[in-house]
Amino acid sequence: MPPNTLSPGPEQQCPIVRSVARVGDWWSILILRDACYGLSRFDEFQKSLGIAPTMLTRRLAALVKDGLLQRWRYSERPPRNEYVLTESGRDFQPVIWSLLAWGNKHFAPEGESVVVIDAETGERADPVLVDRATGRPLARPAFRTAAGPAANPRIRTRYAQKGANP
Amino acid sequence: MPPNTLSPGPEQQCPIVRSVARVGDWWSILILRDACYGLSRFDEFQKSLGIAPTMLTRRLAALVKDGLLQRWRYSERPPRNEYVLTESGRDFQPVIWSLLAWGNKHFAPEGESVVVIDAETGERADPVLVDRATGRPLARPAFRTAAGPAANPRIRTRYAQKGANP
DNA sequence: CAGTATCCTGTCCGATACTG
DNA sequence: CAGTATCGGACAGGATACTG
Repeated sequence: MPPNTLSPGPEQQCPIVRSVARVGDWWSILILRDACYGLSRFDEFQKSLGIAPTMLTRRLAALVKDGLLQRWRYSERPPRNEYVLTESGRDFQPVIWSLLAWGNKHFAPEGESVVVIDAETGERADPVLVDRATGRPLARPAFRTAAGPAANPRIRTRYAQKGANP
Repeated sequence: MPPNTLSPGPEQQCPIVRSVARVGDWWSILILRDACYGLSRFDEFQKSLGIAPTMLTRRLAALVKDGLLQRWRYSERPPRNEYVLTESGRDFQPVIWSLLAWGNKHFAPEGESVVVIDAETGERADPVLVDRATGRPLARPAFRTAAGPAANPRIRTRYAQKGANP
């Protein structure tokens, strides 16, 4: 992570930067992937990821600190914790599935090894990002990114030049 | 990036791992964000990101090598390149917007500074991931991740234990 | 302007060893 | 089993200087 990208203060930042600041590394995304799947115990993550225990401790602590996972002590003696998704952690699932769809489309020449299915029927789902109100697929050039109501001058300038709207 | 996670060979991997292998770092995601917005020249990226030129060279080269950006020489003397999105690069836009929506929802207490809008009307869009065929929002527990047709034994085992479907 | 070359520092990350 | 402590190497990433 570039050290000075977040300074001076997160309130000046683009929401993508804020997101990436929390999950902008390999391990965090993969841990969240596994947590979304249902893993919660230290050794489950370790086995699934092949991660060094020391690194797993660090990344879990970071995810807990950022509020994506919650540490839950389910046994006092011996001390046992599990790491469960918070609301913001669960809301990361669409990002995971977007990454999944993107990987399946472009980096899986031999076919799809992991898919999203309807949990009832088992039928394949095809993830697509749409506008909630109209159901129209979000894609350029019909849609674009723009400064929002809470944009600071820096953000406003960044998104001002190209085809600004009233 | 964990060095041994990709070995031995990408054909054994989960599609999320393949995706993250290409964009699993800060700078790549931010460069793609800017490229999706329309930036294409070296100094545009540099100014926008505040990235060191040497690092920008490295990341651009990696993105070109992975086929997300294409280097396009638009002037011979002086030599000038621009970096434009390939099809797979353009298809990364939904991931960006998913990250945007997630950041706006959870890490923007003061309001949304960047939003997706209809390029024609300027109206705000609310990104949500749905199933293309039915339009149903993709969320657990109605939907879940499962092994796909091209799954190898390792993947199949991983997704076998919890509530497998026929 | 659009980069490349070189150097240096921080830290990511794994290996190993240890504890309740 | 569920971690913590410590060490060391590799590399991410910034600073500076240089080139066409």
